[in-house]
Amino acid sequence: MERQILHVDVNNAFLSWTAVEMLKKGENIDIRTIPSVIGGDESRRAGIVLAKSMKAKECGIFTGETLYQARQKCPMLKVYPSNYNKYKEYSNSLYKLLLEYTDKIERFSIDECFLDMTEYLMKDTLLNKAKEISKRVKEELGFTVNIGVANNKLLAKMASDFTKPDRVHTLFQNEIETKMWKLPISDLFMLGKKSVPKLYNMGIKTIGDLAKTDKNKMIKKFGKHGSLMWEYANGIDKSEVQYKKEKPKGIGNSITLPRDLNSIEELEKILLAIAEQVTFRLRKHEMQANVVNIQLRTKDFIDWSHQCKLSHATSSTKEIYSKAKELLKQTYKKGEQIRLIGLRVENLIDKNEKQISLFDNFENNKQEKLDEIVDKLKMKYGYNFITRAGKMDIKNTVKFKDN
DNA sequence: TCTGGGGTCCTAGGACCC
DNA sequence: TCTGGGGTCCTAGGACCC
Repeated sequence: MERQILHVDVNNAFLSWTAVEMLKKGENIDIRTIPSVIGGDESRRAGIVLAKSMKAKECGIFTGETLYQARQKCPMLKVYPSNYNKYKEYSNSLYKLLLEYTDKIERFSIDECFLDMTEYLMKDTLLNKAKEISKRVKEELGFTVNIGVANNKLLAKMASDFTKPDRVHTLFQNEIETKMWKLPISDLFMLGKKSVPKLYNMGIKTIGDLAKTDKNKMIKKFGKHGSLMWEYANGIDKSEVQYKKEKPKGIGNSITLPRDLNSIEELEKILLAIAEQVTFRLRKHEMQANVVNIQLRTKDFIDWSHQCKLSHATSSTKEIYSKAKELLKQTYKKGEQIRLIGLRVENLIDKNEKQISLFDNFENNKQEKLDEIVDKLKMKYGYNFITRAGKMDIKNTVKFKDN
């Protein structure tokens, strides 16, 4: 049976949501109508464009570029800070509305959802539902979405990316050639800035060119990714809408430091703060980690990562921090200027899947209890309510958002 | 005051085993 | 000894997404 898939994509999500919030608070100007962006915090060296208005886009501003560059392109540009917790609320309000149509919803990111609408078999019914959703979101929630209508996720996603904003587009099998093949290959999902030049060198410039290339040639040159690219160009995608909540495969936090650090003692303090955050999230998922991974970025933007397997799965702040500290000690070269430091845990298992081992001793149980008490206080009084002594003196350096 | 932060998946190479 | 080769685990790093 043919599947009926919608892809719902919020137009300029962070900027639209900020605009709606500002209007709600009595602001007269709708920042969606002027050259404006949502930007990271420049004082903390995170000054990049996170979202842009249509007017800002017309100036040539793109997501990810520095605010400095953006201002060069448009001197009258307005920059607003982001508020991730607010965005989560707006994302949830959208999700709630979509649930009225189907519970087979995959939240692909904070501002994108796939809906499996196979129960609406008639093409006309499906299209009407998409239009209805679009209208309701606009009227009831105050922001606009693009909706892609197709028979698989890839085509629905490609369709929602056609002309914006506030549009519903279809991309059915018989429309692939006319609507998708003329597009440049850079528009194809999963084709990033490394692959595009390589394809150009092969004389492949449009999605149609790619679709008509010999599949085996693509596999020979790009391996698995080559096969995927070729299938996507031909509109082939068998993946299902993942509406059941999936457990995370890894959990990590990283931070660009307010200034480059070159002392291992200072880095360790930051690492402890991050370890607390990461393990707190890990325990909230009721999971434990088997692998600890640290990331470093030097002032010259050279990235390093080092990981190691633990002797047993754990969610203990103390154990994970201690392993992370070891990794840092092993890999940090004295005097090196560090711009970013991060910690990830991977190879996660459910807490109750854990095998009882020799390491499950008294000391670990004590740590578990301590973590549990700290978590409860954090959940009750806010994440920053309780901190470890070692973190105190960096509290003003590293500020974490509530989690 | 130039370059975020959170993810997933894949690959390549070394170690080790049979 | 004329040093093959498959399988698995582990780590580092890269590509891509939003």
